[in-house]
Amino acid sequence: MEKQFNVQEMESRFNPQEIEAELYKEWEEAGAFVAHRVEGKKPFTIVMPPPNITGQLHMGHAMDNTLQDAAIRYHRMKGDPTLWLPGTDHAAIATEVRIVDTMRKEGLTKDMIGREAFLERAWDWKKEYGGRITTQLRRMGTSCDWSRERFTMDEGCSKAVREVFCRLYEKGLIYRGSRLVNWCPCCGTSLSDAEVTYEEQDGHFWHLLYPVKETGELLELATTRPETMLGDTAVAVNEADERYAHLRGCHVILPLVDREIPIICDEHADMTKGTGVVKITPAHDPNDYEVGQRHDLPIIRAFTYDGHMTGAAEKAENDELFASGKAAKGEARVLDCGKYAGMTTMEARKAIVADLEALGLMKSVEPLKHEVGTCYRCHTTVEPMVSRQWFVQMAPLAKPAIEAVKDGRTQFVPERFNKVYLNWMENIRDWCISRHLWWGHRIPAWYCEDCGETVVSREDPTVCPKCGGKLTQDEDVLDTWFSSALWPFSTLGWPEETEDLKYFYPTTMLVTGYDIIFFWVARMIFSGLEQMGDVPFQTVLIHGLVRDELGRKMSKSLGNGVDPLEIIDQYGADALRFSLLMGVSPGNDTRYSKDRVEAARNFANKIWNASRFVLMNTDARHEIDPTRLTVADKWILSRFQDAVRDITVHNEEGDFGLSASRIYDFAWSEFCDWYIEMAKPWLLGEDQAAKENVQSVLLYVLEGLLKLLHPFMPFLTEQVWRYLPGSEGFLMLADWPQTIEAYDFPAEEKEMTGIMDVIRAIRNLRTEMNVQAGKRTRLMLLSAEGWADTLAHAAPYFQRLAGASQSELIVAASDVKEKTVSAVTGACTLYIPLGDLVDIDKELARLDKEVKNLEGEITRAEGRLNNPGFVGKAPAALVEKEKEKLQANKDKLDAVKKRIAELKEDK
RNA sequence: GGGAGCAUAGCUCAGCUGGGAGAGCACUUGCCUUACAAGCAAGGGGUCACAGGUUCGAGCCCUGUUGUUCCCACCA
Repeated sequence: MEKQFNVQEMESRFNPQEIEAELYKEWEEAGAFVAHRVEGKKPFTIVMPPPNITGQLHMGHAMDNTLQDAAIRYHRMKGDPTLWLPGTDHAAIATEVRIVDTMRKEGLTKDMIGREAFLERAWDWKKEYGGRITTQLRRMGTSCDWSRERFTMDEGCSKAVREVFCRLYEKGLIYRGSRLVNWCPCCGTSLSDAEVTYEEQDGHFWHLLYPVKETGELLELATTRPETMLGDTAVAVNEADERYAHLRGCHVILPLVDREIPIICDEHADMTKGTGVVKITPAHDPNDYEVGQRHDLPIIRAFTYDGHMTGAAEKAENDELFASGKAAKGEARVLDCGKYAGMTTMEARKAIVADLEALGLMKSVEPLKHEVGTCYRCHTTVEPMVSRQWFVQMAPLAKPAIEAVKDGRTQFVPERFNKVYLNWMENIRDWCISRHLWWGHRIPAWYCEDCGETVVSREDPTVCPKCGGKLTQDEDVLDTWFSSALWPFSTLGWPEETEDLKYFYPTTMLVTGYDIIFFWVARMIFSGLEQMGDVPFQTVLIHGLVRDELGRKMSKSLGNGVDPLEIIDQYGADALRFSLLMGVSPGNDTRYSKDRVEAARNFANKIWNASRFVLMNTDARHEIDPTRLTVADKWILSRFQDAVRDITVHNEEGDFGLSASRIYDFAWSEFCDWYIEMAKPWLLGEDQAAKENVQSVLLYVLEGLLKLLHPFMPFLTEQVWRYLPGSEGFLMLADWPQTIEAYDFPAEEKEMTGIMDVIRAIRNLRTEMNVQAGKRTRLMLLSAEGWADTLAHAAPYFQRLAGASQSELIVAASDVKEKTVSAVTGACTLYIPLGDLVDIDKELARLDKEVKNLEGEITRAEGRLNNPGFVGKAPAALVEKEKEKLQANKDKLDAVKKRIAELKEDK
């Protein structure tokens, strides 16, 4: 490839805005994201959690996709056949609500335009906005395979949905029945249990009095929802409750409606609570529904599905249903609420309370805080309603799904989420899957108008197979999560036996937030096991929520959301990505903070400039000549090895936060702060061969660094890659760095540590003595045993990094003829002649302090080593290390004491 | 009512299977040293919530306490 990128073009600041879009386009157009099946090689596969078509990219997406992209890019570089499959979700309720909203602004309702026209609008909406979120994902740098992009309502996914529905129905695992379900009066549909979220609300406890027919006494009971009383069909007491023993078999006259209802005994009535008497409203309360089932009580519905009190019209319709014999088993009877009919439930509550008060049947009211179920979409209080819906029978499906996690075929990371999952799965109840909406997968069930037969079919039937009568399709659609539950295999072509399906299923990893474990993860697991006979993924990497700077959940209502796109505009995608990884641990929430993004941006700039420096000093690529390596060269190569090992391990474990920190530290503290500085003397020197050697090491480490960093900062690293001499193709497709044993140099690492200590000691002295930064000072070194050679060769480092004008090794303290300041390190005692600046008393004070430090260390180490427990039980290597440290400190102490003696003598 | 997380520097948070406490930001001091002031160097700052326990050794393991956040649950 012709070199097109010249380092002279590199500006002193990294400008992500100029390159991101272009780079992304090049990657995509070159097909770099496209997955390829390689037989015999194990693929690494992730299916992307499909964002809603109504959605805008938010920080949660940003984090989720950054993690996935990091994993994908890492595995792609490692050489695994890698598939990251993207797509979007039709989001039945969310989308429908939005469309209805926009229609309302035009003065339209669903009923006015009809189903067909509505769906047309919905598809238009999808066309218009469905692509928005994928465009936004591209700006994050997500390297997913867009050629395989799917939509939960595309043809293939729809076919999968229908197939699964039919299979489950045929197995008897899907059924239709009248049950008590959660109903959102605002969205006008049933909800699954998972879609109800409980919120604490201020309410009241109303104590009502119901007259007993047989004895005339007033029975006191309490309720938080007096408006439900119209639907009461019994009053329950506990069988063991002596207080009410005399009332067994009696009845109460339900006030306001004068209906006679029985007093029953049921375990649900808790003697210890309130008066021990509880009213039973089977049609509008989950507990009461259960009681009603046990005692075969009538179910009387008093509310309409849009949150009003029922009246004569609803009753008439209901009566007709029953008269025709078409009423389902368990169907509720409807009450004409008379004067309350048509009121909202809240209005009815007030009216009923007032009326009861007037009758003297309201004993007392007390305030009460209680948990109220609300719709997870619109936060309207959900109304438990008896309604005819479709359900998935969960017990048989949950069993294998529990086993799969228990035996580790699917593992949550961090592990603690196993428990969350298992707890939910073990207590799961049947899943209400029908939604009273139009946007979604229409339930493939038809009902015969003549004989009432139900037909569930893969192909649309024309006439009733039983009687030839006319069929009408069920009006409702499926829960949006029904289709997303199939995502890991429907997107790979199921129910067809496609090559992709055979090769990529089960997928390797799922990355998602803990907030949708129930909605989605759990349902994918049992669906995968049921339809594919295998888990949908091996690992579920769970991350937390991105909160605002105050630790609050980002939400539309609070208006505290941070738009990732704005951050990208301002700081670049790499900075945003890095800030979402570094210092974040799996499963834990994190706070967005501008400081963090700026730190990440600064890091990007640091890498940019380090690269610029290396490239400005390197015109060509040279082979590393192992015979010419300096101690600093060996040190950085060895440190690089170490970084590669750590980062690789962390990446394998999905611990990208640790990877990011590790690379940050290596790049900044070791490569930039030390190695580049140490390379300068050679780069500026005359020795051409030595220069080329340093260039080769700089390039080698820089190139490796770019590779290690690429999964986290893809744009920056890819851009720099283009400037590297001899680089070919895309960095994103380059090989992950290998560790090379020949580049492990433990001895030189030790040497360098000694040299760095000396440099720090010199810098420290100079600062303390207020030596002007530019001023060069002589340096005399009295070597400790075994360090003379190292120190002699380190002269250029002392000059370059510690302001030494020259450094000389001396053989005895007596060689120092001037007034000096001094310090003792493991490698040497060092002297800096500073003439009149030197204050001997101050020197002595400082050295005294050092003596105390060392003596403390020595005491500690000796104490440890004299402890038979430690010597006997601690690992041998540790004991050895401790001994070495003790000896080193003793040597150092000797040197310090010697220096004190010298000073005192001079004085 | 059940379960889980968190409590570490002024702030936000890391800290892998137990082996002498870390980062970023903020702060102090000195530097435009020819890659980077979005930078460099030196520095201050922590009884790792509290109390017990296990261990030669505990930020890390166990028990309890306090504070805090969250999840689940039919408490009328």
